[in-house]
Amino acid sequence: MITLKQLAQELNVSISTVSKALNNSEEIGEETVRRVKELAERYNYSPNKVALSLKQNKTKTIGVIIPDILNHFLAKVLFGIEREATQRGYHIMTCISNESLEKEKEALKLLANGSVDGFILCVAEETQIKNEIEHFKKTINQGLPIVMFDRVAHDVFCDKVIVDDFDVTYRAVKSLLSENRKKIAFFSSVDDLSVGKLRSHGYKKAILEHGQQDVLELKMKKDDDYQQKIRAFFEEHRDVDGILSADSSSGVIAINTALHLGLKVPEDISVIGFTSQSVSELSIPKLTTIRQHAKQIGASAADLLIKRLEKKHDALLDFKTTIVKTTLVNNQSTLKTVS
Amino acid sequence: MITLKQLAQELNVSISTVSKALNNSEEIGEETVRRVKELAERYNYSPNKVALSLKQNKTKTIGVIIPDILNHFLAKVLFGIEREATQRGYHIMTCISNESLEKEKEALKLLANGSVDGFILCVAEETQIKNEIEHFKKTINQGLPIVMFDRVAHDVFCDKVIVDDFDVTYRAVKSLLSENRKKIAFFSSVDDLSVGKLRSHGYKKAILEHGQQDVLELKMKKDDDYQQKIRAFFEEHRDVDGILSADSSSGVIAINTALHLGLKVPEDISVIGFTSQSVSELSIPKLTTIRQHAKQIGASAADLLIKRLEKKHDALLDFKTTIVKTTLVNNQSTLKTVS
DNA sequence: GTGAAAGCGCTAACAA
DNA sequence: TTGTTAGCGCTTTCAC
Repeated sequence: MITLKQLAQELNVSISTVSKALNNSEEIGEETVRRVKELAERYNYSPNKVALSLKQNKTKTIGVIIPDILNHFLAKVLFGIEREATQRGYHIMTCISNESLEKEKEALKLLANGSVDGFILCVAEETQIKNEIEHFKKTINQGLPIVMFDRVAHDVFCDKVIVDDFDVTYRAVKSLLSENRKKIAFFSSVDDLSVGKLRSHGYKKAILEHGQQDVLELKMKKDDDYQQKIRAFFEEHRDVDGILSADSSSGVIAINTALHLGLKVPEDISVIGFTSQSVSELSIPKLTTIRQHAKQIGASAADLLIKRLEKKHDALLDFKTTIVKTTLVNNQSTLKTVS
Repeated sequence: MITLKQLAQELNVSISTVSKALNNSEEIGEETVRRVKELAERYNYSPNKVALSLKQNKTKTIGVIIPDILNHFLAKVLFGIEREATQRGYHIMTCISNESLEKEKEALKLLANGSVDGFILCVAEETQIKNEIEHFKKTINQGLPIVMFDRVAHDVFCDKVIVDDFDVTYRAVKSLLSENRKKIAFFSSVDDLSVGKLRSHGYKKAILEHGQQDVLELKMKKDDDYQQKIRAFFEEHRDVDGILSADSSSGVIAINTALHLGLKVPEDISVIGFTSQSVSELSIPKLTTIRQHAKQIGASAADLLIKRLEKKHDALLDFKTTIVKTTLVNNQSTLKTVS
């Protein structure tokens, strides 16, 4: 890497002259500016980012901590964060917590030493189960703002971007009820997460309000064989005619299993799931889905963080919670257009 | 963030004394070391990463440029990179090229200014089509090593990590032939990529060697409606009894479509695909798959890069190409155990 | 219009 | 054993 010093030497001027010339300072003579710029161009000079960071005490880098990058929803959020950040001149440093509290703490500590200006994160499963929040508070106290998305810690004061999980699940189940479904089950492998709980509550509320059936939940663990669990469930509950799947894959598996058992979808049974377009197209009929607009969640989170980072020092912004509205996409695994 | 200077002031010693004490230098008195460490502990001191980077002229950060983070394979490689890097004390800065040459160039330039010590990347689709390599060479000439994985530019001298795409496809098709399949088709939506071409060649070689049928390829574009294309294909070629799917989703869709059309899988038709476990479980029967060990690809790439970054200055390492062996996983969409 | 010098936080060679 | 100093690459204030 070429430095200002080298350019200065070669041009027989001082370092500060070169610096000013490159930064279009008024002070420097036209001719000098021309010479400097020409040489800089030739050597492909670009100011050393690390030196700039040290000098200006900010890195223009955002630390992103996500629990699981193989989760399509989280990957999509990351995509949204990256795009927004890049557009606004920021880089992202990504750490994966693997749903572990320990790794989450470590990532926070490892990056909170000048490497990044702030964090965007989705709380790890273990952290939510143990309800730990000290590490977040400590980081914020160090002067590093945090934006949480999707799974958030309510007792931490920071910006948040969430989805209307409770509400949309409630509406989706209502929609199934209005198809005259009599026995609607709830499938979930995310019951330990804040969002999983919200979805479960939304389901229960709709069912209980309606008052014609009991709640019927199939809860699975990450390592379970979903096909087998779902099949067993269907065999035990032969009269189920509606499914609300709270995770990203059990909806598609539910359709395939139902078909396999000789049911017609959606004539005999309706299925709605939380998933992405690509996965929703892996069954025939395609899964009717609740779209979470993951990219937009990422973009909003990045926007909130960058706004806070670039705020004028006097104006302390209030913490904001942005709710990104979901959309019900009507594919073919339900009878009527949900909305 | 607390600095050495502040600690020094509070302890009434010099900055270098504090520095040395914290770095366990022999020079400093026991008592002083104790006092320094205690205060550092209390203030939660951690050396400023940016200052260290500037001083030591290395950032312990790896730039990762991937074409598409929503591609499950690539996400998994990224996961492998992140894990290996973290374990060895490196951070990763992730940029997404979106399959665009322009964005790839920009990412390279944006990070090659001291932000990272080297790159791990998967060549963008557009770059492969246009066969551009100057930006890679330039980066390497600037002293920043590159490791390429999966899709590589052959004419760039650097470390590479690839999969035996040609070979494994050849063997997979052979395996279908040994099931006595008479008309085996090749489905691909990755035909513009180097890996897609290798897979296609592997298929063709096996078919042509066998000599009993013509090659039969269904090529799709990213934005196509795969279900529709595949269904049309089946309707046109009613006698197809084997499918080799070269991308991550058409295999599952092929199974579902075949079932939908009344075929039995695998009795009437066998299907093998390149995909991940989670996707392979989205059909009944589950898709027989070629596992690419994406995590290991990522780990190998990180290992190669870090080795190069940390090599002693005298020993210039030769460029290595690591081939990560695929595995054929026998699920239920083929008749016999493939191997 | 140009240059010298300080300083961001740190390490390390050298001095005391 | 401890402190002084220089220097990593840059910007910026202040002198000339």
